Amino acid sequence: MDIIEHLAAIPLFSGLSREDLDDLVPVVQYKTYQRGERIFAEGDEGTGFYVVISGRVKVYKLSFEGKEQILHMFEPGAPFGEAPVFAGKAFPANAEALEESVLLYFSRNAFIERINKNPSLSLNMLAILSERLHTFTRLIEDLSLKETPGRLAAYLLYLSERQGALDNLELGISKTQLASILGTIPETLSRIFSKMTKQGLIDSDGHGRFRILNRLMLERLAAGEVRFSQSGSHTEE
Amino acid sequence: MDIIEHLAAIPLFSGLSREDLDDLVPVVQYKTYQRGERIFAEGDEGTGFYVVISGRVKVYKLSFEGKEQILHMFEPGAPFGEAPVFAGKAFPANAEALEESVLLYFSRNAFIERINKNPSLSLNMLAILSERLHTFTRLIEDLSLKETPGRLAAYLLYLSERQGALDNLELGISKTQLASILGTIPETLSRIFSKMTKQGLIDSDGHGRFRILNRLMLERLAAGEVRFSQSGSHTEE
DNA sequence: CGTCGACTTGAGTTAACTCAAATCATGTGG
DNA sequence: CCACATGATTTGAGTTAACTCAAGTCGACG
Repeated sequence: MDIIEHLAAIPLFSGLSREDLDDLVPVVQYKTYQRGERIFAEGDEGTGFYVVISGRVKVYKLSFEGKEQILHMFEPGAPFGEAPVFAGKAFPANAEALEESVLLYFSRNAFIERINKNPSLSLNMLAILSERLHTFTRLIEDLSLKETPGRLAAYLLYLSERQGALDNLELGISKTQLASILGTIPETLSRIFSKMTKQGLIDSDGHGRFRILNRLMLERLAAGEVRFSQSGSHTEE
Repeated sequence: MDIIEHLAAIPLFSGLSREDLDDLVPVVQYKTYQRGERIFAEGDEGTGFYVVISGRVKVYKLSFEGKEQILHMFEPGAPFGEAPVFAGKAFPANAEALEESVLLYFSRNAFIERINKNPSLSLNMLAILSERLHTFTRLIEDLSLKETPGRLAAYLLYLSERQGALDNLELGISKTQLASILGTIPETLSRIFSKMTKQGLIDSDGHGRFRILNRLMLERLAAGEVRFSQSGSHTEE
């Protein structure tokens, strides 16, 4: 696939003319990472940012004891690592390829130069950063104000909406990774999954596929209206 | 104070020429809010954003049961509520004046027009949003990966750094508000304060003034290297 | 002097954690 | 095709940080 086609497919560059895109070509470079390979580490200087062309990338924090909190998962088309470019700081988190991934790298200076010339590009970037702030707001709300079952419920509903169905949904990631997204640990997540199944909220094949059986109750859980221990159809063994 | 002087004092507009500032005058308007008054609510349409001229503003989320998580506290010069302007969404949180506050309001359309004409303005805004993402990253890390004593330690160190001293530091806000910033409740915060005092980490007069006595240990707490129960000089009664 | 809000302290509960072990799925080498 | 190593997931048992609820105490203000 041609580099111009790649650029044209990136939402960040939507609305740019063919010439604008041509203008970007000389400043970008491809980089390939293997599954599990580190892309940047917390504290590294942010001299540029990346866009996912193929594969998948996670951005995450680690605690002193090694617990992981995933901040973002990025799929093709999504830029990441931009914030340090504009704030002039180091990367505040780590990034790692979850599978073999091809990325486009944009160096800071070249990109800022393009922004100076192209208001549409800066508005696109402003929209992306704003969207990301919104995502973070939700994550903070979840971590601070909801219990883990509520977070899982919200996540399952989000998947359901994104995949446009209630049946035959797929997690798309391992449960260990999901635990790290939700700010918990695999054991806790596993217990909640089985409890939700037992109470008839969902039906899971245990291999990343699931169905939503009681959407209303999931929504109530996600909203914090009900708690898990109280909720549900008293299917107690 | 003149409106131009106000505009010139706002970091968001640093680097703008006198003419650029003049150009902004007709599109802004002053708004005054009393202590405790709501500025916007979660879900309101984001038709513009605000800049604090005087006073103080908190942006926060509420749980279903009424627990509050403060996302930001804004002081004079800081813009807030910008994200929905660029993402075209509703406000994801609530904003309230903590004391009588004067704000400048910028309507969305007028501001976007100015951005189109002024790359320096958009770079300033990109820097501010990036900085805010960085703040959120830290908050998420704290909520997910640190215990409450670690968060308090980090906050006290942050205040110490900002005020450039170890002695005669001031909290600047009520402990109830601080609890809401740290993602906990006043009772828990109170217990941690007294434990830190008992262990000789800090010395607090209980009225918003404190001293840091053992900076190293606070730093270790903040980094998650040590836990509270283990740490400290076994001053057990 | 009494009221109100902010803060503290005590007692009990609980959601989520740690640690340990069993199970299962997958892939490798023989 | 089997035996085993590896990693993901589940389940059990026990611990704990932080919560809720309740009862003060304290200080500012009218």
